[in-house]
Amino acid sequence: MTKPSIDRRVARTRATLHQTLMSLILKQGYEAITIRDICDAANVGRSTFYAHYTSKEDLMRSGIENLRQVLLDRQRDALATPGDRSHRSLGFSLTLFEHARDHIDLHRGLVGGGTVALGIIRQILSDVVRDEIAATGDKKSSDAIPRELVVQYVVGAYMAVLTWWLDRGAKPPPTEVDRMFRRLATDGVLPHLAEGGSP
Amino acid sequence: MTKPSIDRRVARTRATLHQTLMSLILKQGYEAITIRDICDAANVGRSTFYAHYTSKEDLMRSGIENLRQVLLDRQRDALATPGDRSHRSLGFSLTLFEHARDHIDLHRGLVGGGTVALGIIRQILSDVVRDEIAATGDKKSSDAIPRELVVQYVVGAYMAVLTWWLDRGAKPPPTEVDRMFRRLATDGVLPHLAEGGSP
Amino acid sequence: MTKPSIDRRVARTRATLHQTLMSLILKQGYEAITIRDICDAANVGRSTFYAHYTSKEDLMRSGIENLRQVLLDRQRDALATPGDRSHRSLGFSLTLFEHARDHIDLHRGLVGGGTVALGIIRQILSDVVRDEIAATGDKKSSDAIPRELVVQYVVGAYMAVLTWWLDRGAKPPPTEVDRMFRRLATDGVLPHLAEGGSP
Amino acid sequence: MTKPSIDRRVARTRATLHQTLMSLILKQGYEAITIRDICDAANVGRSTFYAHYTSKEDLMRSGIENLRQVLLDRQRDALATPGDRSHRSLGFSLTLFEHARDHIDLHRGLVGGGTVALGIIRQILSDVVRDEIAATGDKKSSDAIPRELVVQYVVGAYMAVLTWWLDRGAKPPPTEVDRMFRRLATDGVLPHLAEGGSP
DNA sequence: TCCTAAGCGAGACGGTACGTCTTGTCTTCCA
DNA sequence: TGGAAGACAAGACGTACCGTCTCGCTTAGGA
Repeated sequence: MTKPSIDRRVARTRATLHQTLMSLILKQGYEAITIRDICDAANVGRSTFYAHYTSKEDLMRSGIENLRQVLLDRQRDALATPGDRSHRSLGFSLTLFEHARDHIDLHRGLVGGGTVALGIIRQILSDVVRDEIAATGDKKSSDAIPRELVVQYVVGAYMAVLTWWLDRGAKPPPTEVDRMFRRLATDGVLPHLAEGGSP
Repeated sequence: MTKPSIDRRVARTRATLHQTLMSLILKQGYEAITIRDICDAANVGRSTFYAHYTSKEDLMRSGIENLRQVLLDRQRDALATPGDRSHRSLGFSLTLFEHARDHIDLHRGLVGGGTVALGIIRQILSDVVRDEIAATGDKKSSDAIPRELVVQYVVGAYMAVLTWWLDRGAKPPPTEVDRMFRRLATDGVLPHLAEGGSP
Repeated sequence: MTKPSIDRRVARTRATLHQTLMSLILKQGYEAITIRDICDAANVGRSTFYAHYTSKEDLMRSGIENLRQVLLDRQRDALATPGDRSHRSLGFSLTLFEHARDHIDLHRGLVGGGTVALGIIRQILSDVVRDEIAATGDKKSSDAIPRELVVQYVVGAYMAVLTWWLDRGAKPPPTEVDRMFRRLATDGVLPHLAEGGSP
Repeated sequence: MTKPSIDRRVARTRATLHQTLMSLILKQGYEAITIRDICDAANVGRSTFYAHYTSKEDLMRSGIENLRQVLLDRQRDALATPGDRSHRSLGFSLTLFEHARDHIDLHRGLVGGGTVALGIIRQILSDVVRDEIAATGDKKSSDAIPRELVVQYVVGAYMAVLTWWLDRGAKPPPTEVDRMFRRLATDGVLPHLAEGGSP
């Protein structure tokens, strides 16, 4: 068989494309990148690109899968650890805030102006949250709120906060913004809408 | 003065373009629409389009401003009516759910695949929520959660729920999905994440 | 009746357009001028332009008719003056060279890059030369060379020399270049092609 | 090397474009042709056109270069052949008249209405004549008539005669009109202006 | 060691949207 | 009522990017 070394070649090409995409995101932001840009920067023929991926989004998606792994790992750890459930909930929040701070330029390239890239992250996050609910809540979500609605609610709120935080320069530290997000998610937003919240 | 009748001509052209855009959204979805499509369908020269708008988004934005008016009116009414504050909160929710149901095809054309159109609605909604907070909360958002973060949280969550609801065919009636959204927003999501919620 | 004053208005508009055209030729050259340019510079509506002329060329042509008059006058004078015929021949040559030098910027604007404007002058010149031949030659051009061919030959040669002269900055004085042109026309070009001319 | 086959593809595309241009000239005349027309007729993408040529004129110019070769070849032959110099002069004349008659539709498409195409031929012809003068005349053009002026004179006269001849249907045979042109060029026009030619 | 199939670069190609430009017509107002 | 203003349809322009394709070169396994 001719596979092994060919696979190695293929893997190398793909890795190059991923790295190039990331570095271009830092420079121009995701939306502004052209497939030609990627190929030129990676010293790769255009036909080669299309031999591996069908589009820029395809490349992006496959490159960002490791983020999903980071989140799932963290979640598994949390579930395996005994302790208060409410402390374990929404576990992805701090993890992702910290990941974003650690790769701040990358994340800002993703949220800047664009929306396609956000969609990819959003989808990963949805999977994670869906898993969490499935793992913790064994009833059919109390009071007949469909589980998926809850998932969308949480992810939508989180993505919005994350985007806002990055756009503002990620000024409050991850732990701080994580605390705020969790507060809103657990206590509800009412106390923050009207000053005279419930006692 | 030469204005009035010219204004009338101009107004007619613009109205035609808006209507054409809307009908095309129903057919193809916002993202798939080309400026050429609009001009052809509206029997308008391409140069005429650019004489009035700088882009498809520009046309969209100017056409959707009346949605802002609907929301602001409803909000003003609510504030002027005496009653329990918590019932007045998040007043846009039901209004927009109903608007979406009434113009279901239009809204589905907007959320389908696309993100630009959503951005426009999101921005309008942000303004509305920001106003609501400014009107009701006179303290600097309790516990130092920046107001803008709350705005983004609420709007992000709402947009996600709205999108999900439309994608699913707007099955539960507006009042129902509105109730669910408000429940999550006011009570927090915790009870719906873990089964062991409040008694 | 309101005619006279209207006529005066019309004449004024036409004069304005002519002057504007000429001044634009100086600035940009004939070819580069747009009908919009003319209207803007003349403070005239586009529809007004089309009410008077059908095209830029139409305006040009009607404005340049006075050049024809200059040439015809000079020719009439020459024919009325007794003297050697060969001195009278090609009488337009010096006249036009001098006219070109006197309105050097205008003429350069006409020949620069373009060909349409040249066509107009060429046609006027053809008429003049045709008249000259008709006046002097009463036989059917000796040896059966069609008169019109001679006309085209002379005008073609002259226009080429004129253009070249203007492109080179009209350096030799009109009398000098006139002398050269007449020499070539009367003696033939052979002595200037091969050094060993006929004995 | 990867060149040969690519060159072959490129050459084929360019040849197609040239042929298409020529056939369109027959149908519509040069000026009326649009780049879109060419691409449509040639089954070629507009971008492909621009990958090879910058404009219609560019395509024309490169396609007409072979005409230059025809003329230069003929000239070289003439210079290499011993014989009377005056018979060799203006050698391009008959060659081009015959070429025009052989490709009558093409040439009429070129001179009809247009001027840009004529400019291209004019330039080629100028080069040829300039070469001829440089080859035969080794003195600084007798009597200080600048060589370039002679070139312009001859080419201008010739182009005018050629255009007139084609517009009239190329009725006299090439040899005949060639004879007339040479007569005017060598003997001068005077005998044909005044009826009583020199005794 | 050579052979053969693949991965690969290079880039030509058809297609299509873009935003700009100019033209000539048509409608409306004003003096 | 005729001239001025300018909105409009039409469509060419040159640019950009896309996704497909056809080439040969390179290269590394199996014969």
